Formats: sequence, C-alpha cells, structure tokens
Amino acid sequence: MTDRRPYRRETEERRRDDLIAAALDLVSEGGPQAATVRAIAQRAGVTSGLIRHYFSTKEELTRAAYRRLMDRMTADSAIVLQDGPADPAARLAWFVAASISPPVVDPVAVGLWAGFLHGVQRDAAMRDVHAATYLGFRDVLQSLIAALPRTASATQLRADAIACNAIIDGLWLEGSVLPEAFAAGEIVDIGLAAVGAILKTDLAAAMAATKRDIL
Amino acid sequence: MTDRRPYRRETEERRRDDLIAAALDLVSEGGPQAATVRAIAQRAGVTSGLIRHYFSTKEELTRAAYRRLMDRMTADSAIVLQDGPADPAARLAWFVAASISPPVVDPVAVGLWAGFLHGVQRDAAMRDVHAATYLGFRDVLQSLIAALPRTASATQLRADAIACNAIIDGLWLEGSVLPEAFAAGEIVDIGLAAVGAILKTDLAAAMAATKRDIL
DNA sequence: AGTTGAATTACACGGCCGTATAACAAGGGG
DNA sequence: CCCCTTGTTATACGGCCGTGTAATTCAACT
Repeated sequence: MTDRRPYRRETEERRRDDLIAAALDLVSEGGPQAATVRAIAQRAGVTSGLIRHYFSTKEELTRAAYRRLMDRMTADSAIVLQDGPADPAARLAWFVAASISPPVVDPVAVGLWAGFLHGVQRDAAMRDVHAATYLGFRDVLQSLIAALPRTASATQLRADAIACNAIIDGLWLEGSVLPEAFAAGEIVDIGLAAVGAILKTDLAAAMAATKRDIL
Repeated sequence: MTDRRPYRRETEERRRDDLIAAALDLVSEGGPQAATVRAIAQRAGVTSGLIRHYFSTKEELTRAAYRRLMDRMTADSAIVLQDGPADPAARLAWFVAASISPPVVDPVAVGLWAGFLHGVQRDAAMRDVHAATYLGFRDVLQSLIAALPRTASATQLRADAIACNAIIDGLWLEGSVLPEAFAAGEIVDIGLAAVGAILKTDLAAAMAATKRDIL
C-alpha cells in the first residue's frame, strides 16, 4: 500500500474556506442536490472524509456556506458607500444601482439563493441568518432614505424602505433569472426611476451628477 | 404469490394529476431532493414503477409539475379580474392586491418556486415555461396600466410595467419568506402606495372606493 | 363468460448518498 | 533524528436513488 495520495497540511481557516467555496460552486452549478459530500471534497481537492473533520455534519457545512453567500451579497451592495459621493440622494442612487447590477445581479447568485431557500425555511439557524441579512440590508437602505432632505414619519420611513427594498429585490430576481429579457442598463434606469418616484426624489439626476465626479 | 397489492385503474388524466400534485407537495415540504420517484409514488398512492408508465423520465414529471405551479399562480392573481370592478384604476389595484396576498403570497409557493429555479436555469423547456409565464403576467399588468386615464409612451409603459412587476415580485418574495416581519395588510398597503406613486395614481383610494361596491 | 390489451405491481440492477472508523503520513518539538 | 500529535486518506456500511423488465390483475369488449 504505497500509492496513497500525497497531501499538504493546511490551516483550518484555509480548509474551511476551500470547502465552503466548493460547496457554493456546486450549488450554483447544479442545485443543492449536486453539492454532495464527495463532489464538494473533489472540488476542494481533498477526500471526502476530510469534510467531517471540519464540519461535524453536512448540514453544518451548508449553514456556513449560506452565511458566506449572504455576507458576500450584502458586501457587494455596500461597497459603493465606502468611496461613494457625499450627497444623500447620490449615495442612495449609487447603492440602489449597485444592488441591481452585477455582481449582485447574477444568475449564479440567484440560483445559489434559491438553492438554499428550503434550508432557510426549515432550519432555524439558517432562518436567523436570512432574517438578519435581510433586515440588515433594509436598515442600510432605510438610513440612506432617512438622510434625504425631506421629512417623513417613522412609519412612512419604514414603508418607504420596504417598498424600495421590494423594487430592488424584484429587479434583482427578474434581471438574474431572465437576463436576456432586459436591455443593458435598463434595469438600473427603471430601478432608479421607480425608487425616485416613491421617494419623490430625482435619483437619476443625482446619479448622473456624481458619475463625473467619481469616475 | 397472492398478496399482491390490489389497485383500481384510473384515467390517464387523473393519474397524471395525482402524480404532479404529489410531486409539488413533496418539493414544497422538503425541497427538490425530497421529491424522489419512490416518495412521489407513495404520496400519490401508487407504486414507483407507475411513474414511468406516465412520464418517460423523472425530468418530464418535473417539467409538468413546474408548468402546473406557474399556471396556478398566475390564475390566482388573475381571478380577481373576472368579477372585479370596471374602473381601470380599481382593476389595477385589485390585481396588485391579489398578487401580494394569499394564496399567491405563501411560504409554500415561494419554496416551490425556488425548488424549481435550478431546473429553470438549466433546462431549456423549463426556461421557456418560465419566460412565458413571467412575460404573460407582465403583459396583464401592462394592459391594466395602459387602461389608466393617462398618456404614456410605449417605452414608458414598458418601464412602468417592469417597475410595478418588480414591486409585486419583491413584496411577494419578502412576504412569503419572512411573513412574521410584516403586519397584517401592511404589504398590500405598501404595494398599492408604491405602484400608485410610480404611476401617479391613487390606487389605495380606488381600492377603497370599490371595496364596498363588490363585497 | 372468455379473451385480450394495458394499467399496475413487483423486483432487480448499478450507482451514489451521508456517515463511521481505521490506517497512514506530514511536519513541528524534543 | 526520531517521536508524536493530528490532519488526511482509505475503505466499509446500510440505505436510497433512477431506471429497466417481467409478472400480474383489472376492466372493457365481444
């Protein structure tokens, strides 16, 4: 027995990352049923037994993968706020535009999200992750709306945030599932116009005004 | 060998219906991976071999189930138009409200939809079903918007339909996945207000005015 | 009532699933 | 330089998967 596969020892963080990435890869490609223990291990370049060395069960790996997916999506949306404009309307416009553009809008991302949805509905831990992420995203949106130069009651602010979030979610969904049904830039234009109509603020103009400054 | 399971012969339509219903049941309960040939057969009260008598492969049954799901969802939204009001704004308001209320908004429905999404992305036949259903729904919405007493260009009409559809989809998603995050009736109120803001039409008033007439 | 076609059951097959456990080897500390 | 921890591989197990195929039984038709 000398033809045993050679290997390198890696840090725990590295191995967990690789396994999670492999799991996300496979779910995005072939749905939850494709992310088998053996396939995940092969994709990560290890043998399947190693998975249970880092995750006590496959469900635990699934939870970790979902958590990473959600973190990545919210980070992709929020990154524009770091070096974005200062004007409140422009900041909101940038955030909305980023949320309905690649890489957030992406067939792979929506496929991944859908692949995990059943786990979210059944598993309490995954539902907590989902609720925290969704509400966190909506809170960012709400704070951007609150910064606009206008007066609105707390209930109105909440309703506006929910409505604007719905537009983002709906366009994210449609743009990701049926990308060929929309022209380039169409989704962003429609999203900015719709959010602007709800908030009675011209986001398209705010977007155009700051595009030159930044880029 | 005399203890063979007794059975009744049924029409082809009845058997196909039962099998499709069983498949949808199982996908909604446990995701796509729960809808195995054996589980579907047991749920439908037959043995697994019978599935391949009516569907040449499991994929074909899956496609049929998805088609039925989509048909049912659009029918649930459109049914209010049959005995609904005559006023265009009221008709739109009723349609929007029905699309973001039970039974369209439902954790089971969104779970089902998500369960099929991967098939939609990979399988051309399922993608065709999806595109036809989505565009059909949006066309109904667009014709309701076009009937409003206002003037809009063709491109504006298309953009309005996409935006309003996005609101419906987004609220459908959020309301179905996180039902406890919203108060009763909140989603309908927000949806009517948002669609009304985009189209500059008071849908909440149109809704309230016709509610008394019909009910 | 007998015949016959087909709806339905029953069973076998190879393959992959998640999990459990034992054998091995990599690489740092003496 | 060797030992010893533990990261990693290897293999086994029972179970379920989708699919083929043969045997059976229902019901319609004569």
